[in-house]
Amino acid sequence: MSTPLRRLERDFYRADSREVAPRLLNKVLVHGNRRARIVEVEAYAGGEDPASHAYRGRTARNATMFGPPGHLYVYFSYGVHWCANVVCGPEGTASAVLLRAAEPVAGLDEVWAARPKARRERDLLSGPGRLCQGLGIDGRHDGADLVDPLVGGPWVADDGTPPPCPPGRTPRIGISVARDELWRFTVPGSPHLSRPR
DNA sequence: CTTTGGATCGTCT
DNA sequence: GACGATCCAAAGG
Repeated sequence: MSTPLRRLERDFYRADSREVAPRLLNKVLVHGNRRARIVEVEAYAGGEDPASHAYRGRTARNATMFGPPGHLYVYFSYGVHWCANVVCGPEGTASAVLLRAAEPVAGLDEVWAARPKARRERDLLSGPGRLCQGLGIDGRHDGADLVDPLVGGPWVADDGTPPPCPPGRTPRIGISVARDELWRFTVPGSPHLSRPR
């Protein structure tokens, strides 16, 4: 018998992104039949964070981050991939948590079909672009409300698995500034991380 | 196993 | 016109 999935409420997301990020570890991202346990995230701290898309103010692309917490900010990266963030903090702070890697736990057939280049299970969702591709998340989902989702739309659940204590902490990946901040959080030892350690 | 370079295009300078 | 919050294939140890 498994604990029923309980949808995260608005207040969960209203805190600082650096607090929300580790709490999202081991939560379950649901999209249709596909479910995946979040094992790696990064916090972005809005206007105070030079690595954040929101650092230079609001634009058409990052508008979702400036809205209320609990929505999904999805952007197109390197002309190739989609990446998904959860908007955090009080409305207007433009802070967010990037979803970087997850362990697929349901709907595996669909995930494999969406990730034809993956060879092993641990390659399915181990990276922000891979995660979106494998779960079928793209630009159509920018602005989606995770707290009051559309039927078949993405949302986040607690299945009773607590976050790791303590979580792994490292610098964020792929950025050229603020490299000294330890704002990447991981489930230590998970084989589904985008990178070990 | 690690390293390297190409792909590809929306966004902002 | 330059540059990414990346991924992947190819080549080398």
